[in-house]
Amino acid sequence: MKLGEGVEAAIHCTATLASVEGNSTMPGAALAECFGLSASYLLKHLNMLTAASILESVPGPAGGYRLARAAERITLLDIVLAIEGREPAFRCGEIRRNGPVKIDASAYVKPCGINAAMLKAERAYRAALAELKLSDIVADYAAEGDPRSFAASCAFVARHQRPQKSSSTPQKQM
Amino acid sequence: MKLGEGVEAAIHCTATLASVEGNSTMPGAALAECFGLSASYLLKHLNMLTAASILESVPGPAGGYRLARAAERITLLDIVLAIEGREPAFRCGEIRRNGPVKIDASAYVKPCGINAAMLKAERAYRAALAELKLSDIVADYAAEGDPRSFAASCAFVARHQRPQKSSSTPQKQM
DNA sequence: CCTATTGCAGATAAGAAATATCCACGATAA
DNA sequence: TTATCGTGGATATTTCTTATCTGCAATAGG
Repeated sequence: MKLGEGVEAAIHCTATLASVEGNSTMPGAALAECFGLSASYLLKHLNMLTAASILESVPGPAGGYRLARAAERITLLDIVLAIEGREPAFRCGEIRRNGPVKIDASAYVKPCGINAAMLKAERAYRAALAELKLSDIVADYAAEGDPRSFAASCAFVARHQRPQKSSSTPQKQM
Repeated sequence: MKLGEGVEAAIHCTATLASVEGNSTMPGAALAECFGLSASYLLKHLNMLTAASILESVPGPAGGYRLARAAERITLLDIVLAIEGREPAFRCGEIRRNGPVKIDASAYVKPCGINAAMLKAERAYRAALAELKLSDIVADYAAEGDPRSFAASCAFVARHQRPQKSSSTPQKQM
């Protein structure tokens, strides 16, 4: 079982975007530079976050990305599902049917007990992820992270965020 | 996030081995046939289960595999870790350090908060898997599964299990 | 002994998926 | 008009999983 590296990038980027002010945006290239990532590849992940309505994108110069809603209403589960897809990690191949003795399909109407058990555990995983809000991640970083790296992050955001002229969406609450 | 197909095979095989009697064994080829799997590949997974002390193997003719301990003391977590490895699904690449501004390494002695959060969720997943005992899987199958497929499984096991002459290990309790 | 069956380890290759790069396009602020 | 930025598609490159094959050690049965 492995989570793609894109998940780590996505969480760090959304956490960074959580500290841009108002409806300002931050270009994808700046986010890539912030974490030493490949810009062209990171855009793919940012795109998935946009498609999942976690981020909003603004085209054109002075464009970029911003959170689509308050960090309090974004969970790590939202991000993981946006990047890794909504399918469960355990996919039942119904191999119980592939034995040498062929049995009528009506014997397999009940779902496989092994599948049910694995999905039950996965629900616990997702429930735990859903408890973790992006705002808590950011708050912990501000409170318990090293002051030097925190200051550097704030400076980086301040340097790259770009205010927007006007917005139909109301100001996001910090 | 995806679990390899080997996990499904491993759980089905251990569940099947849970119903062999006494210290009898069942050959890997029979298990492969039971689920229509590639025998040469399944052996790899059975091997991992043996290395993890979930199964015991007996070489030679009349040899095969059996559970290394009672099904009550085997959890789905044991099996998943044996097949997928013990590393967490989320691997922190410490990309927070890769920014343009280089900061002293002493700023990163505290573990990454994102990593900590993801690992916390994963602990919940593993805890849930650890609650699921192989004996419960088998009991559910016997109680709620379709009688036809259950009978077919029992017949298959009875046909392929092979009693052992003598064993230094005491009889496993059913 | 001898043979047949079985598990084990290693090499290897085919296939799928994640990772990474590039380019043409539409939108837009200056 | 121009330069900047996000979007989407095409395409490598790498990595991991899946799968197969071979030779070897162990051992039950004749």
